[in-house]
Amino acid sequence: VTPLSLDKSDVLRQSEVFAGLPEIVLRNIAAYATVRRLARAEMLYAEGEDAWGLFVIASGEVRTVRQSVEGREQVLSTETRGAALALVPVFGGGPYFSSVIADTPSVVIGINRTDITRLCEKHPELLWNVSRVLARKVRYCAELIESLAFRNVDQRLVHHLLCLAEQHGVPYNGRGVTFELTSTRSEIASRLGSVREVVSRALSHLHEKKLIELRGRTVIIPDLPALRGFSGESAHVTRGRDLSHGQLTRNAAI
Amino acid sequence: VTPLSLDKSDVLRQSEVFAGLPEIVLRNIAAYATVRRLARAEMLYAEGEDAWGLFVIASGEVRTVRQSVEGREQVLSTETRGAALALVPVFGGGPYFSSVIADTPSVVIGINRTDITRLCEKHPELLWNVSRVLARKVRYCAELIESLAFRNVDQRLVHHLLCLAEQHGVPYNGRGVTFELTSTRSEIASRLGSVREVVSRALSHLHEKKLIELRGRTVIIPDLPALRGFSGESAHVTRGRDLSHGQLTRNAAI
DNA sequence: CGGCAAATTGAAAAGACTCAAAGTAAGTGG
DNA sequence: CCACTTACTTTGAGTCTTTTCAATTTGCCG
Repeated sequence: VTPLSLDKSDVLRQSEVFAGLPEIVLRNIAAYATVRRLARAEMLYAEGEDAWGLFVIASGEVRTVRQSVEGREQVLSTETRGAALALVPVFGGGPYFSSVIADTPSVVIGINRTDITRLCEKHPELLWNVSRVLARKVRYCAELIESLAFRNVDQRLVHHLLCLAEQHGVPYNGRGVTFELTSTRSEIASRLGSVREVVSRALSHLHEKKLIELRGRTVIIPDLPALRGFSGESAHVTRGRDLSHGQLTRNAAI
Repeated sequence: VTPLSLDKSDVLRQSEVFAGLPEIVLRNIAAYATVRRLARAEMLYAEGEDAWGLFVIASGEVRTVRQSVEGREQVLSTETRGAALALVPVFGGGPYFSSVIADTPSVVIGINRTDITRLCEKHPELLWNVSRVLARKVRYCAELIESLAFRNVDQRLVHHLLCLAEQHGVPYNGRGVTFELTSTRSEIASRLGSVREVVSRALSHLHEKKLIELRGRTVIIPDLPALRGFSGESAHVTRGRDLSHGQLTRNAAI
């Protein structure tokens, strides 16, 4: 899976932040970029450490997480080939704001903080990419916040299953989908902001309601639209409805 | 409160994204920037609408929110003079990702999407600011996520009170602080991802535990360190501790 | 087969949400 | 100045969700 030889400039060319830079520049960056190989469950960096620079994933899959004092873990995102890590401390200042742990054996290439700064000064198109990527991260975070604030675990689980179906699913019987569930209940739980037992029960609920079928590691969603209906997804709220604190804004929204 | 005359370039000069641009450029932007006055509870834009451009707050206070289908509201942030709104859709694409509602009568100045693009091309230092601001938003969001995932309402309330104390508090009896609570229970609740009754009870709990004192709208925190102790704040977790799903990463973290 | 991590299930308790009722506070108009 | 309205707050009771702990059970791998 992990290639032994690695074309660094190739990785950069296909990455979300370095895409679009001239070939010579890519090669140049590649020349002083460092390579780090991570075993499964190895940590690239930890929340609170001083930020050395940023990383681009060459291969594998990593998760960015925050952990509570009691030892619970909340997954913020899962990143794969081409993704950039640690943009936040590099461009916003401060230490790393999350920890990064490899979900599979992974290879990342690292670029020093000062090198990045120099590069951006020389190539403003890089900053466009950075802004775009950061903006999307904000949007993604906002969705996670909404999810945690408004939806119960069952609904969050459905949302997660639907995401997996979209990424790895293959059609099944017309309106259905099927895919492999590679993660454990605990791993799912930390994505949903819950604990393994609750996820286990939630899967049972969905099974009882005939919304999913479980055969070992494979999940079958017999009726995709039906499952979507259950997730409580925000079909966009129309403007002007009174949705605020008590009577406060009655008649006041445009 | 809201000045009738408004020096737009003055606002821009002191804003988080336009700060540092040459005076002539600021004046130039100001020339084609539009002005919009908002009454309390008026909406600047709604989640899901097409993004027209970005806004800079000249005066007043607004909140950015997401709302659920059932009508609950989750506040993502509160922004004041100098803050930029709608960076996410402008730089990341897509529609507005949150709604913006005025908490007090406010004035915002708006800059068209295409104008922004042109400006950034001409003045890359603008993109540095944008990246910095977006990066900080991500960090802030991550903190909110952690809060929602790990802490109960009482702890989130304490966190919020501590933030208010930091912003508006005046010293009280040595280790204490006092400040005015301007928002209603409902407003606080939507910041915490809860409902008014629960906030009301949470305040009572804190009062019973002698951690706070309420006199009308003024809050007294007699012992700041004691309250801090209650909030379950993440004193940074040290690297290498086993905090993950069951036994999965035992011995594997660096 | 044994050993072990993962998953399930039950039962109890804590936390959060909802609804309903009653209390408080500030502002308005007589 | 008082009664009245209106918005906001508090409190109680019932219910649902989520967490926690403990006890099994499942499934995998050597």
